[in-house]
Amino acid sequence: MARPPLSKERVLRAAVALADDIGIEALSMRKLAQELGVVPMALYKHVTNKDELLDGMVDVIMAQIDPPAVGTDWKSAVRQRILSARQALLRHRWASQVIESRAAPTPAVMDYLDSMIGLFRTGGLSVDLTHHVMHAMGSRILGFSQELFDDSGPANPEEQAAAMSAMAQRYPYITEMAIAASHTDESVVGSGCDDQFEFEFALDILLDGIARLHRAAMAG
Amino acid sequence: MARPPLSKERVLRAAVALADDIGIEALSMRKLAQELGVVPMALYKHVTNKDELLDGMVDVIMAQIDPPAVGTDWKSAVRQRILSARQALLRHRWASQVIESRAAPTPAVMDYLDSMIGLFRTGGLSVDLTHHVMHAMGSRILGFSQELFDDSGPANPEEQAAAMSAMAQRYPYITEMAIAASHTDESVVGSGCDDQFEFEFALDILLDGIARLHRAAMAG
DNA sequence: ACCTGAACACCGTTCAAGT
DNA sequence: ACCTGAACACCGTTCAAGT
Repeated sequence: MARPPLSKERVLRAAVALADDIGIEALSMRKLAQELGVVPMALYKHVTNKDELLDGMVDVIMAQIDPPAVGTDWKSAVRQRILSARQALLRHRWASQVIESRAAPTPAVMDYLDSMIGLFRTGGLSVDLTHHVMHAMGSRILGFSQELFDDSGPANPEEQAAAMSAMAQRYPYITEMAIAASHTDESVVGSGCDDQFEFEFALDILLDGIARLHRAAMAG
Repeated sequence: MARPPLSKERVLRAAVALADDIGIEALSMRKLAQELGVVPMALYKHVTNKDELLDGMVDVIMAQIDPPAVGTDWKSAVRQRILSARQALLRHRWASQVIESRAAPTPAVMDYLDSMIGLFRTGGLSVDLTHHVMHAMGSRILGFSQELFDDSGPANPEEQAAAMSAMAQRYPYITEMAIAASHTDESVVGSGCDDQFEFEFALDILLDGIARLHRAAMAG
């Protein structure tokens, strides 16, 4: 019966499996501990609290998404990657909900968004168009809503500058887009994007596409 | 200090206000009771449990959506209605999450979907195209995911027939679409729609729209 | 130093005792 | 018949007592 020693990885894998089994709303620290044959407090050696557990579970799921294809046009690369993400999220139906419920996006989610933006940018799309497109993707296409950024924290300027350059290192495309958006926008405060505009942009792509298909159906 | 007597409506309005204030995850029956100056068990006279409270809160929000415009083309009518729904959901940021978390869509949500489908159908779009379009709307555009139907319950045939005709009375457009989808589909079981197809349909409208805008930007 | 049982401050909801 | 306090079966997490 001697179980392998507890590790963060084993805790996270068990949590993912348990959430698949009993649903995310029924997942509790106590039940997870029981599943691992361990006293509840033992979990706190590997995750500082339940929020960190949920973050870790998200990262397990994100790791299942295939890396972007190389040597294809942007459209197929984006298409493949999104369909791969979809498979990962379908395997764990609670995943989208948990991703959206996190206070801040996890690094793995940031990586996914950054590399997705990178596919459009290296494909030649402008920063602005890419920005709109990322919004337009919406939660159904991207697998989760991209309204993940808090942009509320008014930390001191030094901290902010340090955070920004760390950010630029790690997530170059997200940073590029954030800078472009904040320059474009009149208001200096806030996330620097006009969400109403973004919403209507997505809506109109869809409505125009639908109208086009409708006309084609009438003509055919 | 004499508060007006408790009623379902007053309970629901207080719950909506409290959720706006403290967030949906912090909303509890006990806190809601305290807010209303009432013992926790008093709430159970007006809602049978917390799930029914959440359903009721959803209906309060749905009631804030403007009815469809009359005498305009389908495209503007759809556009206006969606933007109105967006305003209602933005006023209560927890609303989308709660709508998606419900086991079954509430009648008010069904009404919204049915009248949205009605706008496309009376605008002349085919049942099939309308079906794809509703899927394509995605949660960002529609305000919440439309994957709301359980389609698991294999009730007895009589019950099912009775449920179907009640459904057709109340939600004519939803019913029409459901019937068309189940005829089109090879597999008789299940919801009768190929979700992978629907996902790719939405994805391709978006990608084609993006490619078109990109070409226009290059040419201009 | 590490581990863990008991305890604390919460939940939603049942149930029996009070009016 | 109605109302409600206490109780039950849960939570996540703190903390002090045990090794």
